[in-house]
Amino acid sequence: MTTDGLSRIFAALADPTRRDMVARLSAGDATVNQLAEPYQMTLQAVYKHLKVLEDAGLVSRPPGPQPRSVRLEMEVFDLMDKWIERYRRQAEKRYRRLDAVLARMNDETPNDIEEQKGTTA
Amino acid sequence: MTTDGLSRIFAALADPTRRDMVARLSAGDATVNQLAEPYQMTLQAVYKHLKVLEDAGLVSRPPGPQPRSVRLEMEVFDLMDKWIERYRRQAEKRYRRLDAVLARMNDETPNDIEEQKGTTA
DNA sequence: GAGCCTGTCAACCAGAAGGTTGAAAGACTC
DNA sequence: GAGTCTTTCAACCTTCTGGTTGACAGGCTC
Repeated sequence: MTTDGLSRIFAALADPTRRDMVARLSAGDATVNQLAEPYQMTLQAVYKHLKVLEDAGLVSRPPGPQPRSVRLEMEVFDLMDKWIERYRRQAEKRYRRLDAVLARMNDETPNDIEEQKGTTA
Repeated sequence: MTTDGLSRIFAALADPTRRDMVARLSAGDATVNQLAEPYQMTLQAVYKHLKVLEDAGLVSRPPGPQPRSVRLEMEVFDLMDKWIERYRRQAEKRYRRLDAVLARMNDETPNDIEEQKGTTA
């Protein structure tokens, strides 16, 4: 089950059509018909994609007159960013530490290998 | 078809198990058995997940002695980051422009509204 | 109110995804 | 070289997904 937020977000963006919708919505709100226009698929299919994006929080549909608009929501990008940055930073830190260890190993005699104990999980 | 890179990446990260693997690998390389240990699933299933991550470029399996290690690859994070930032920035720019228009429209209000741009987290 | 466009819902279908079991090939240890 | 551990392949099952068609409700305009 893709019940948690990030799963829904990543799953929503895994589809090229939906990524394209996001890309186009970043340039401005659009009606469903405008959104659907470039794609070779039924309007119902577009609605389904829209629902996926909406459930993921990537898009909202503010109430209004009949040709309702679709709007990109940006908070979700922050969520993704936080997730990515967290692990990227952690991995980078780890690599820097490893580099330091390797540099020290090169400098000194090769039998200081026990220093690895801190870097290998 | 999830043939392009970003689709594969997002699809790979849409699964909580795989995100958890990425999270744990960011702390250090691991063998498949170590990776599999916390999960209630067969080793074959873990290999399948690993293959998805590998095909997405999120993970590599450098050659070596038999309990081969799994390593997190970070270039992919840059790709995602670029995608996210691109549309986020575009949408932000658009909102700022919209704010400016709105501010001009009700010209009664002074342009204190511009201060809002610093408060958007 | 009739008609038309917009927006939804439900049923269905084909294919992909996540998981299982079973078998088998490689690599390491003794 | 026998035995064990690691890795992979193939078949199968079930659920999810992306798409279709068809029907139908909500609003707008005449």
